[in-house]
Amino acid sequence: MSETCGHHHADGPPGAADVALAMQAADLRLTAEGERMTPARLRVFELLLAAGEPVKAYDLIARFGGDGQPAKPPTVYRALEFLERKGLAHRIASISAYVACTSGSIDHAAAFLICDCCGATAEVSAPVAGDLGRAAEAAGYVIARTTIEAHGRCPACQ
Amino acid sequence: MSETCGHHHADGPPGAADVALAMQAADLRLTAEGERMTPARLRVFELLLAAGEPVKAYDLIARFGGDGQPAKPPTVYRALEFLERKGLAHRIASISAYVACTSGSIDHAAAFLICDCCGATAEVSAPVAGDLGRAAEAAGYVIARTTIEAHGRCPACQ
DNA sequence: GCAATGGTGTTATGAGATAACATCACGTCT
DNA sequence: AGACGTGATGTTATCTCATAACACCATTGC
Ligand SMILES: [Zn+2]
Ligand SMILES: [Zn+2]
Ligand SMILES: [Zn+2]
Ligand SMILES: [Zn+2]
Repeated sequence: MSETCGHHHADGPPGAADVALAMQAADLRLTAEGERMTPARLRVFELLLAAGEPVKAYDLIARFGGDGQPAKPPTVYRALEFLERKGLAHRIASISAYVACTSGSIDHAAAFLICDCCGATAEVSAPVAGDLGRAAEAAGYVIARTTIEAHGRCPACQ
Repeated sequence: MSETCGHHHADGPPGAADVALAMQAADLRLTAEGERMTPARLRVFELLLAAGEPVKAYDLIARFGGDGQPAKPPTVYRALEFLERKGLAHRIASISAYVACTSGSIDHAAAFLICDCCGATAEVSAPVAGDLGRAAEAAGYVIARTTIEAHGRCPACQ
């Protein structure tokens, strides 16, 4: 953990060691699956991990080159698409932002609690078979993916 | 109802009579509340009702002037904001589109079932106190509004 | 080698949304 | 009526978000 003081920071940005560890783990896993964890993809994943909260695509574009050189939009959007496809990141549609996945399980449906005050988010496991699933079944829909995002105030901002 | 043939059309576009009725009802209700249901707002609401499915903002802009004269973007976006604030329409974030509310109750949280094949949507009442509510409570979040959108195939497209 | 596949670099453009400011319509107070 | 405050509109310009299209490069399998 990267705590440097006593009180609790909910989902604050992880330290460099945590980021490196997560990057390495993702690299190993995807390589084992025959996927190519290229520098651009790894870099975007690193930026998402380091942020520890949702990041706008154009912020990633701006930060991509550490020395201030921005990336071209397709570079980052392609990496984001890959990361999302592989379950390493999620797009949060209601704020048009992207966040690194904090769930251990791969290939999962995610739901988010988003603080409108400070921007903190918490990823929770999506209730695939919950109320929404029952409503879908009743309407005859077959669900492939869900976008579940709850906005409000985090514990620290109430 | 506006059925003209025997078999079922799920949530198809309503007839002119239905649209006029919904417009009048909304006008009466909002006027009684002291709100101003202006021509621009009524026109955007009419377009949403007539479509019977999610519509992109720029499609509304294009259709706004019946004779082919488009509206200026702020005209439509302002109307959409008003309609959403008053519970007459919803934004569907995952597809950046807007849809007329089909729920009778005002001031409600909505969830949507969206067919990725034909674009049909079904509005269902959002399970505010369901799994998501429990997850939020456990994480200490206080929820103000939710974005719940399930994508898949409607009964007709399976 | 050579083709097939998938990733990258680059340019340009499309699609979605809002800022800013002037003007107008309406209710209210005097 | 006249003055004022408030909220809605018109208009211009701009900003943010995302992708199309095409050339080039790397890796793999034949
Ligand atoms: Zn996740
Ligand atoms: Zn907060
Ligand atoms: Zn509704
Ligand atoms: Zn369908």
